[in-house]
Amino acid sequence: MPQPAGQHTVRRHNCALVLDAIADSPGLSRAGVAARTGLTKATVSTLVDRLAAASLVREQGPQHRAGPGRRGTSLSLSPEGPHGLGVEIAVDHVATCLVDLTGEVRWSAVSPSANRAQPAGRVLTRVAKAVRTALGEAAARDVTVGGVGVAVPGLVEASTGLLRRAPNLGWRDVDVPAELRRRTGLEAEVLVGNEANLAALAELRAGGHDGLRDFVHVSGEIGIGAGIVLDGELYHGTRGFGGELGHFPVSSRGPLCSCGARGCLERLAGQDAILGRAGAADLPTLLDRLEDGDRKAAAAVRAAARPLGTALSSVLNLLDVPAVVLGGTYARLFPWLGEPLRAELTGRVLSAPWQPIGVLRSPLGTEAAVRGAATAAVHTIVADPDTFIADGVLP
Amino acid sequence: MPQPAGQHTVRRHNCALVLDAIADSPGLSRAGVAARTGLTKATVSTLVDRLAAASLVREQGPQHRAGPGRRGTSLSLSPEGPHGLGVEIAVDHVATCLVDLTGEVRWSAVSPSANRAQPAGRVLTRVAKAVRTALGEAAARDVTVGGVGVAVPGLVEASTGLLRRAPNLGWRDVDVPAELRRRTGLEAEVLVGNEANLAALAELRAGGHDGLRDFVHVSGEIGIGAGIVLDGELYHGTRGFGGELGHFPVSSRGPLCSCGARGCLERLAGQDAILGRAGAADLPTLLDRLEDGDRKAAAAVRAAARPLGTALSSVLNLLDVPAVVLGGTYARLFPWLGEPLRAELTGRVLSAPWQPIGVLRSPLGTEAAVRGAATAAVHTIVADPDTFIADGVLP
DNA sequence: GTCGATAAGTTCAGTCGCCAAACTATTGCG
DNA sequence: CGCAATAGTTTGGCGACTGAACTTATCGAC
Repeated sequence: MPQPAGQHTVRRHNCALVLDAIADSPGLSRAGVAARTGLTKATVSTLVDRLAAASLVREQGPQHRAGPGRRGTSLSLSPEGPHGLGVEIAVDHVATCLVDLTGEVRWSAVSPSANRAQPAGRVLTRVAKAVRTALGEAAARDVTVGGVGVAVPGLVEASTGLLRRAPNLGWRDVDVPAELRRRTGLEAEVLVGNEANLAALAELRAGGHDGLRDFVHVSGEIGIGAGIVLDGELYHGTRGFGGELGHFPVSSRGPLCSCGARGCLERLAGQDAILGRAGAADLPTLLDRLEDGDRKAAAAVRAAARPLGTALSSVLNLLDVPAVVLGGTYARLFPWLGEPLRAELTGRVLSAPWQPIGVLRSPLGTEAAVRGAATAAVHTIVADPDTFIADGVLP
Repeated sequence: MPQPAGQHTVRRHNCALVLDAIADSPGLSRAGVAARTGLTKATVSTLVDRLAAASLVREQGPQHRAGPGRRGTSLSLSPEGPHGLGVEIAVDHVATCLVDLTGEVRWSAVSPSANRAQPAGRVLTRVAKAVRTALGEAAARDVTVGGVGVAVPGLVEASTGLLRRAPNLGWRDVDVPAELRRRTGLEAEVLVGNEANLAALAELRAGGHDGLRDFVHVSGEIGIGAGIVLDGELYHGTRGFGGELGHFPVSSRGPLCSCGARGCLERLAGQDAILGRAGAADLPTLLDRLEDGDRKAAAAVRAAARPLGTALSSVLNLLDVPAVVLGGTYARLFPWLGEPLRAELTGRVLSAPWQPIGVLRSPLGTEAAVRGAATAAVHTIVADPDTFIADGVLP
């Protein structure tokens, strides 16, 4: 239901506006923020003081600039501010990390853990231990943890936070936040998200694709996961199940898939399909051969570009998104996959003739999902600092 | 760029909130609006007075209710308020209509016009004439025209309002609003949109699908157009080209399409494909045969459900949207198409097992697009009445 | 019929956040 | 040293919402 607005709403909005400006160009002065946001210097001063009191913003020495006039004090997101704690529950490991407000990773850890087909309770106990370690690390650095994000390989229902299905883990209807809170005594917010979606979020905030606010992130791993970013926000659909791309039907008579259909993208352009066609045992082998100029290997990668391009062109036509970011395995295959894919897309996307399509490589490695989870946690603070301050300081 | 907020922002927000509450349940009293929105009675009174002064809201006699206490005055959207003027430029006709704030059609007209492959200028002169007629009609009814919406069969660039491509008209890069304003001396806002997208918008606001805020609207006509509604808003993509579904690749070896690819949805599930497979010359013939229980005709419709289901399941998996609304030709074929399509979708959408998918029939006829255009025009007023009042009354 | 209970709507002082403008502080340059 | 330019603070005022008291209207019971 829509909420009524009052003066507090105004302050909330402007507080976020100011913090966003500072996050966007660190080193800005109060006057600079005022010029950029359209607020007056007086208002900016008040709001910056508030943000600094909550240690979200840090004042640094005076700016360096030529010409006359007093120097402004540089403002930037405080590295001592609240941190985000990211957790990834994967099939074969549990990863954790701490990021500061700027999105910088300040600490991270990975512990191997055979989670496939384990009871959820046992795995979550292990996860809780990893979380406690991370919390200890945060305490040692004397920073508070402002929020926790958990990336899981499955369908997460947005309204409840329930993990509805996780085929690779064999889980159903697990309330990850509640379980985790119960096992750790955690007080901060815990949010859960699909691993591929959170990886896309990491790409948005830390991928370095300057100004790119709309794209589809595709990460080829065992399956094919996708995350859709629209207008600088992760799109996750009515219930949170958005972005499923792996079972896109690209061929009416392809191999049978575990989902029951034929010709799913996953079966035709997934890692296993490429390895199989190239006759390589694993990814390192394939990469070695590609580096050596092996024709068969290159052909196998090019062959994957076709179904991938077919599926992605549909997505691009549907959503009118101007770019695709390739992550996971695809990022490593980028030198061989990028061009064929671009060609495929250019031929199929209706707006391509006058609006070229970006095919970009993800600079983030396999840690994209954890990072996305942690970033999502801090982002709730950065996106609405005033609420965070009001909730965290007064009561 | 994000805008700073001030008191005026608060009023704008709350003004819209109040009007929305009234639009949502006509007959509400000031006290009722207060209870519903969370604002105080005092605030609601002030805002309602403002809205009534601009004749957006009308006071009607006292409410009827049992029990003691003073009766409230019923409030509803004023039918004498500003109207929206909708225009549809189709291949073989130009349609216009006037709708009031409630979305009710108050007047409409269609004039046949062979627009295919005509120079844009000549067609627009004809369109301008139709618009002037509509403006005259509005003047005769003593209502102002608050905005004009134009539906066109092509790709419209959102940032500029330019019609980039209209294959069926043979147009390229036409500035419809400017041309129309020049030919009519119109002062109101003119917005342009893709015909399928606007039809989806009409479905949202006037389709009577109570509370449905997320769906994909598919209208089978000569081509196949789609409109995506997310969270009660039309989604049109980064540049406005979103919702293209006609060239979804559903078969690797289907018939060649004009777009250069093979197996496009349009070729496999479009009206012509169905008619061809049924051996019917036109739609009325097909419908007659279906009514008579003709097996071949029914089989032809069922055959179209497969590719349509394949494409739509991809869309539903990608966007996590819970419902599909069938319009245009598909609405008329609904009794024969609905069930097979539902079955197809239920089998392919990942969340279907625990979240049933709605397959709904559009109650709007071929006039959905004009209506959507007109509705879009009034909606800019209803969505932000305060700005409309400030812009329209003071200067 | 009158009175009390109940609900709708209005009035008014109070609060809060933003704004404009004046003011102080700092720096380079002639 | 004084002036111009820029950063940041102080202050009075304004607009929009709130809460509470007040007025208006209606029913039902005695």
